[in-house]
Amino acid sequence: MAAEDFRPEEPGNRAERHRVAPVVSVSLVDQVLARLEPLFAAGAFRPGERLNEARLAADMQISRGPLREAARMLAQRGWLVAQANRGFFVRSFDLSEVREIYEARRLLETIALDKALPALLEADAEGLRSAFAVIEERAAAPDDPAFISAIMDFHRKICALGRNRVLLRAFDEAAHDTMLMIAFIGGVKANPDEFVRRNRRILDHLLTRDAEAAVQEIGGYLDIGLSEVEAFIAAQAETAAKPTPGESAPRARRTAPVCRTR
Amino acid sequence: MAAEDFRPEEPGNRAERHRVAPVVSVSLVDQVLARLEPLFAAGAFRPGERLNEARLAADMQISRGPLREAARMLAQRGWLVAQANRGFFVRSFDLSEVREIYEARRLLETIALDKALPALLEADAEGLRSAFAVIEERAAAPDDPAFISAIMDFHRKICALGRNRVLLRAFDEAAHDTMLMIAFIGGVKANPDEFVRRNRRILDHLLTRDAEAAVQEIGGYLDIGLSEVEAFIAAQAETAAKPTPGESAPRARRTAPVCRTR
DNA sequence: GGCAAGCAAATTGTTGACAGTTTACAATTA
DNA sequence: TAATTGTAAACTGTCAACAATTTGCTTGCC
Repeated sequence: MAAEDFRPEEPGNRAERHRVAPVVSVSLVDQVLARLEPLFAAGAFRPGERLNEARLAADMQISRGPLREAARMLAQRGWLVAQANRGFFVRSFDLSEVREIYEARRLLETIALDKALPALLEADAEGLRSAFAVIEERAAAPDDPAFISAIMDFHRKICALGRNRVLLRAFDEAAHDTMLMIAFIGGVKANPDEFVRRNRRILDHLLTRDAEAAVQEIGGYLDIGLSEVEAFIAAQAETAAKPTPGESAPRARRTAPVCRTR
Repeated sequence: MAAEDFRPEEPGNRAERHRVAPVVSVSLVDQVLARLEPLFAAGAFRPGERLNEARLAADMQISRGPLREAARMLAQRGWLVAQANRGFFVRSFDLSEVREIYEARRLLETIALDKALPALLEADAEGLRSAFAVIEERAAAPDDPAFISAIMDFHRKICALGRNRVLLRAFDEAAHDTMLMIAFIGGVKANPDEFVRRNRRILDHLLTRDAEAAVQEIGGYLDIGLSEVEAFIAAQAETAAKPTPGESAPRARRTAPVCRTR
């Protein structure tokens, strides 16, 4: 091997060809959020439940400071409700809120469609196709929250067509609220294939630039979820008078410790 | 005075006639938020500015814990941006974001109008009238942030007609963003009477249930603000190459201490 | 038995201190 | 002079302890 092979390179060259990925240090707050979100999606928290700072922090093996900061963020996001001197409680939904959430999702997607569909770019169309493909994949395990999550991602892409971050953010909130509601009611009971079929029809209408048909189909898709949640809440309101025995029994839920970065 | 006057009253009676307002203990986090918001509205923070936790906490005479929790909430709200190991920075707006915010405001108000105006209740009409009256009052001091705030409240009432909390929340975010932008550019330069006139026309159209005209007028009103912000950002981008001398000089801003409740 | 007062335990609110990282600047080298 | 390295100050991230409040239970009273 010739000695020249090891001569120093000209400055600035290596940095461009072999750029090293930055070392990231994730704060405990971010780690707590990243752990809490799947817990919410999996239904680990019941609506109205108070979350015990000391116990959660002990389970995650961190102090209460970062946990409280994360809780404040979730409160601002609407998942938790803060009560003075009583801590954070998991939010709950009444019938009117549920309807408003679904109405908002419908309107936000409609706005985005009306604005963007006439001039849909091929890149966007491809994004929609691949997002729908993920739905089809995950339909194999429809009870996994990842299935609902894939559907939400597909509709998020629809809303993102409108290229308006304020409205997309509103959609995100409504979508997260929806996932929380679904977690509360213990998952969607409807036939998963029905969801896949309807969303395929939505995709088809989008690809043929038929905004009106797409909006119609989106409304139909949303009505399935809405009526299911409505039915659950109505049934719950009925049995509210005669509470199920054992309901108040404290569940022994444990949270795995947060993995420290240092 | 007859002795009977001092006989114990039947229970529940006094409570109804002389109900004493509850003693509330406001957490430091809430107090910090209540203090920071007007500071933002008054332009005390510049876009991109880092907020110094230790100094802010010392000024308010509290520890950094509650301050950080409040900062997390403002970050979730979008006013601050958190950077790992570097703290919280005041958000800034680029041209595309400004346009999206104004577009969102227009669309959200339009949606609410289309839904609610055909069956506008008299109570709602009265609320709109009184909200507009506040605008007229505050027009006497158009440089006070309270003037802009009154206009925002009027438009918030319009959006609230839609009776959809998800969309109203999105409006609130957009409105707060707008106030932040206006604070950044140092207040609105346009003729305040123009704002009053245009909003009076909006009110008139609402009261006559003319949704189309109201939407048209709202668009016109928003365009005034938008073009002003656009012009400012464009001008700023031009002078970005030759930064104003003294721009980086640290300003000695002080924050009055938070009033403790105990 | 019902009810209020009074405690003790549990829980949240707040703080000050320390550890780790970033930033600014001086010293050094090519 | 310009780039790089070393170093100290400033600042953020996290923690553990303390203060204040709430909650649950027990006691005593009518």
